[in-house]
Amino acid sequence: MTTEYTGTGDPAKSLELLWGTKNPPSRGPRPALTVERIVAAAIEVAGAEGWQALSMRRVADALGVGTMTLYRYVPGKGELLDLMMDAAFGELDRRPHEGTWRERLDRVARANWELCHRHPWLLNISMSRPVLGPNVLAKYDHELGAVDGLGLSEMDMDAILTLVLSFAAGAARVSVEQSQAPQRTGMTDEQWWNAHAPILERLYKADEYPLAQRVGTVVGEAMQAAYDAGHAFEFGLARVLDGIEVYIEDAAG
Amino acid sequence: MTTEYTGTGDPAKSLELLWGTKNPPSRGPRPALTVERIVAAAIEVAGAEGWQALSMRRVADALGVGTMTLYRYVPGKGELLDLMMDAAFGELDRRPHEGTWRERLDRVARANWELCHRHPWLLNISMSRPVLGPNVLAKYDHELGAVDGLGLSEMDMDAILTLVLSFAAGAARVSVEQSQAPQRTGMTDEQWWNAHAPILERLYKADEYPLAQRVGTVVGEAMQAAYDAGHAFEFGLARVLDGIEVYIEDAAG
DNA sequence: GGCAATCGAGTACAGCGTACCCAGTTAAAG
DNA sequence: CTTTAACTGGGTACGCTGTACTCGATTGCC
Repeated sequence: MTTEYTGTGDPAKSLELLWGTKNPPSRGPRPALTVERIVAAAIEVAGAEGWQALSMRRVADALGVGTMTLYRYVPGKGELLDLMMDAAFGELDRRPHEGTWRERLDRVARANWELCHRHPWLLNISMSRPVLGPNVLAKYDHELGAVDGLGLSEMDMDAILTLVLSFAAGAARVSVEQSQAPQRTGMTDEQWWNAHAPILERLYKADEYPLAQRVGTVVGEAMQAAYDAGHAFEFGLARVLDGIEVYIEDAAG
Repeated sequence: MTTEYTGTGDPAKSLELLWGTKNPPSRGPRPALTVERIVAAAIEVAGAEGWQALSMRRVADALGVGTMTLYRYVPGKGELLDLMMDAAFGELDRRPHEGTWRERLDRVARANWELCHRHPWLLNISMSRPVLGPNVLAKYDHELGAVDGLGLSEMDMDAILTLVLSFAAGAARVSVEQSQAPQRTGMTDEQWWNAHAPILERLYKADEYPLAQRVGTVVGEAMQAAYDAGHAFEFGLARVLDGIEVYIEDAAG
């Protein structure tokens, strides 16, 4: 269950904040806060208490200031989320690429997968169009380097990168939700299966969903063995890279 | 920007609702509503007025009943969302598969892509573990049929299907967000580019992000030509299926 | 010293999901 | 037929959200 953006914020203001295009005030009192501190506090709250606890009041409390004080620095919550995303992207390794394109893309995928696990709230944000902050741009630039020099068109480079990133995010989403499910629903995996057992049994006896039964049983057991999400990522990544390989070799040949 | 679910609902109750395991009351007045009508109204509201307008009060208004009346039929909003998802999945074509596995998976991907466009709110829901409703189960069963009979293990079948579905959802997410961006941000594409132009120009002159500039320019122009999202889906789907093909042929050979 | 700008923050409002309560309705039990 | 238990409809209220508005306090420039 999700809500959308307020949309109140002027993108020009977000950009000003992201790029620090704002000369310090000459008159009034010295600002006691900085945008950076607010963003850091917000990330802290989101990490420690979860996405649903991330409210303007909670961030203000964490900083020991009044709620409305935040609005002196940030136009609104939507913009704060944009800034958080840009800050998180700054954590990514941006050293020059090494190895083959496949090794590069593999590392890009794993880096994003890992980042989504470190900051699960990213998965709730990046659904919106990213505001072009410095780290967003640098990330894009760096990751494009993984598929540069292969003779691909710009469109192809972007499409391939988009595919890999979208896959990594999708797989991470599944993984994160799965690991959060127990505390979100307040029931363990076992309780969950017990809750579903009576109905599943009835249906399986009726043999209405034979394939789902066969596969679901095996997968269900594997899920309980904590096998699942990482496996899905590894498997999918290999397939995606294979598919890209076919394309690149065809284009070269 | 998103919020999470309340988690108040007992999954056992959701299942009762989904499978109609509830004998009609013997005493009291006849219920004026049905769960189906509530779900239909909720889908209607979500489709007509958007995800952010989907509130319990709004759904109740649409049905001409008091807000709290809904809670006689549905434990909470989270469960209502589960029911909506199951209902939407019921719209999918479930006729027997035809053609090669590749044609089948292609159709599965397109069907999901299309469904996500018809009911964009699905992308905001399915993040949570799906409650196993009849249509959820039937969808799983049917889609597994696309990769049945190829000698794949159950784990592989599930992994391949998961990959295709996760890709389709990811691509649809991008596409939907892009088409919704103008009304969400209240600015046209042109306004958006104009807002970003000064900063982008400054950065590009500094040549700090050479690749991003080169690729971004081309992609940006293509985006304005409304080329983009559908293209990314077609491109990615072909690559994903190619990758799966490599795997299937290796497994067979 | 006066003015203009800026900061911090309390108050208030509209909206949300929903717990709680009570009046009205119906069928079963006596 | 009366009583009773079960059930429905829904109003009120609580705690939460983001944030518009407004105020006094503070600071630097003229």
